[in-house]
Amino acid sequence: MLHDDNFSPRALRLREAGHKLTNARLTVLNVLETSGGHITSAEVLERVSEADPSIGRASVFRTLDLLTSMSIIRPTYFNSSLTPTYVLMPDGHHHHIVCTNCNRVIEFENCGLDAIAHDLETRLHVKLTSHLLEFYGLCDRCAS
Amino acid sequence: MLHDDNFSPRALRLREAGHKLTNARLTVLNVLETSGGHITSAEVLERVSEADPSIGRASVFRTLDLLTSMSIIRPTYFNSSLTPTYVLMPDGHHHHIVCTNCNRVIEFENCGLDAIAHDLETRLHVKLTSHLLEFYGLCDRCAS
DNA sequence: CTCCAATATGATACATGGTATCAATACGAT
DNA sequence: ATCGTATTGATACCATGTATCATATTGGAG
Repeated sequence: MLHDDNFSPRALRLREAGHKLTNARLTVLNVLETSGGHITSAEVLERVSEADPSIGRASVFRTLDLLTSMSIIRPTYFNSSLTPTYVLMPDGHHHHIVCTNCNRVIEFENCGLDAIAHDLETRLHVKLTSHLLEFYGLCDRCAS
Repeated sequence: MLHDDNFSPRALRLREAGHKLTNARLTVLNVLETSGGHITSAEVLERVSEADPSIGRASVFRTLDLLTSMSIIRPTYFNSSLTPTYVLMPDGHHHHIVCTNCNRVIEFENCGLDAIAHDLETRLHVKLTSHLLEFYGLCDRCAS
């Protein structure tokens, strides 16, 4: 079934970690990678189903869990506490500001956390691979 | 019913924002404040029910939503993506390391993000009130 | 202090999200 | 090409969170 060896770097990370590159996993990963960064599980389900209706609900959730455990994505809450929004961590990190008034999400780069991460690693003897930084407050429009 | 005017600072924040200080809200807040930082909705429900069985499910969830919208707490995912864990943001921020192997959570202070927050405020014209910083990786035990 | 309007509540029934189970299938190492 | 093992998809299930609405509580005005 899978004759295409042009796997994305993230797919290869899965294989390196000993996981099989199945159709379900590659499809979910592709949906996430083409989604633009923020996507709910309901949207993932829908888009996976469009791409390949034979893929089951369970596999989608299983893949989301797997990707989360590998820090490739990260579930986060925006409005409701009912459904998480999954955030891609392209280079092992993600940062955004959530407006507590209009719920707009503003992404930004350049978090400057490398120094902090390094300090924690030496101080606490941990090995950090990724991070998520969320600020909450008012966006430029709502701050006026 | 509420003859005790010794409200916690967070309760007063609710009143200042125009919300009524009801028994349900004060009970939920008290459970959170005495929980030690990380608590799931199921645990909140249970402990609220112990404290006052007359308080209904719905009010507990409504209060959790309200507190979240005010950045007094913040829902976060640890193991499962089924139930969030609520994290208190005592001084408007919270930081921890989640071990991706054993799921242990290590909290730390001194995030050094004030400078970054200030920079973002001037650069993006936003008004930030709080933040959550999560690192993922291996804890000291699992890193060996 | 009393009264009142507006806000919040609790009960119930409901919707939705996520999961356990398990026989059938596909991956990928050899 | 073969085979063991990881993974799948279907289903039925459970838990979490929510809409609804009649009732009750809050807190401020008078």
